[in-house]
Amino acid sequence: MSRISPKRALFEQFASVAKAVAHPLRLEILEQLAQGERSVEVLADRTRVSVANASQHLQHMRRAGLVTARRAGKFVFYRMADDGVLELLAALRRTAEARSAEVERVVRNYFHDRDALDAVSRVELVERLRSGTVTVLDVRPRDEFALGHLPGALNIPASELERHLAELDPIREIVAYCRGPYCVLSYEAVALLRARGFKVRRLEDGLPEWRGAGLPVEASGPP
Amino acid sequence: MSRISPKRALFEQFASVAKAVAHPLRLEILEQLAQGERSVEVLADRTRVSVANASQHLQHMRRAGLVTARRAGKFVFYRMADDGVLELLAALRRTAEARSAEVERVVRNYFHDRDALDAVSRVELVERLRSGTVTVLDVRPRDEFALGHLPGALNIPASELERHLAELDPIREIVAYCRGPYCVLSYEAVALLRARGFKVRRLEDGLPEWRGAGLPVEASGPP
DNA sequence: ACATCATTCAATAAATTCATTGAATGATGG
DNA sequence: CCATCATTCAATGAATTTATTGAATGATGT
Repeated sequence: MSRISPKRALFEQFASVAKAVAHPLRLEILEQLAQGERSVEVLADRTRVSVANASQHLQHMRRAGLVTARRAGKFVFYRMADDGVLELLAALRRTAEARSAEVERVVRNYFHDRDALDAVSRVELVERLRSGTVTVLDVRPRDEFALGHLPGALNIPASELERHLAELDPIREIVAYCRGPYCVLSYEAVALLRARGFKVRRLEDGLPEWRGAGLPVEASGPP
Repeated sequence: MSRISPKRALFEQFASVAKAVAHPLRLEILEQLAQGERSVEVLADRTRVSVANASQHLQHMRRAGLVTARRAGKFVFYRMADDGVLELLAALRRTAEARSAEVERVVRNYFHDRDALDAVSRVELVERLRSGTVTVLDVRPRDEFALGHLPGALNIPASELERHLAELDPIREIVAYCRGPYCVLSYEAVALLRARGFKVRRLEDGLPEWRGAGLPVEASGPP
């Protein structure tokens, strides 16, 4: 009898996109995909869930159009559909940040207190890069670095940082970055390096935002 | 034993915000609230659901911090927490629009075909208002108009438009607007008025976006 | 105090989402 | 063609979400 109203049909579509990002694991997977494409196994590994489970979540997001899949031999590589998804995630973060005291509490306890929270903005870093007065330090794992990184960045994964301090010039100021605004790696790196007397600050967000802003990215290509 | 990781805790917060917008009815309620504050009964009425049901959805969104409630006598008025929520909704729309063929189909069938889709942008309308060469027509219900509308706008609800054509100057160009980019009212109004020989176009989106852009809004106050 | 009205709460049943398990598919390399 | 490996599928049960119903709460006006 009564057909569904066009307005309701639209809202249903919008809701299904929202549902696709309404699960903590899917958000974590998306943070990974924001760095570059990834196979199902790698994603399952990084997020510490079973392969079957990761696969299901990935398909959920594929149905919603948030990610796309590409088959290469035995592997299926997923990637973020486009930068619009990054914007949606950023809007989600901002809303959560502004509205939930819980988010602030977590952020304060685990992130900001480790740091003087004087992060470097993208535009400031662009300036400093032009004048060549900073070392840019990428503290993500090597494979993520290989898929794309800030121009001229040095890659020392956070887990190996302590053993590779010799590679850093103790005079030049360092700017560290990682996956995004809520990635712990760069916070940890800053804390460690400051304790060793280095002059170091964090980039306010990570590689995906840098790329999303249309700034240049270097890639080493797959090894 | 193992505490929840801070990263997971954050993603859980983000996901709960996403969940709060992941239901078609809640999105419809939010579209209403974008116009201004509303009592539970009015919202239930507009969205054609039971009062208890509307109340539950409202509380869900209140817990997520998307809306706030204010008691006035017997009534409880809900309102959107702030403009950040509008941004989240806009990002959701854009993502859905870009990624789902279904959205495009619905939009094309029910909206664009009725219209030459040459909508007027906000900046263009600001220009035209300055030079005083257009009549701005608000086709939303009277109560929504009373809560806030574009400066100098004329209010003729879409349902009464046919009976009030005499109030419109047949010479001047008309720009019609309503609740937002997916509100049918202005599409219907444009179709009706064009059929009657008026020169009329739609504003690309509605009052909430106008207000969100920091442009001036007139209010009649409650009657 | 009492009746009324808007809203919320509590309980229930139906529907949906989720993680897990083990089997099926599809490509690769001997 | 067979064995292997990455991924997907299908089936299950547990957990969560949702709409409905009727009762409880809280404010108002008589």
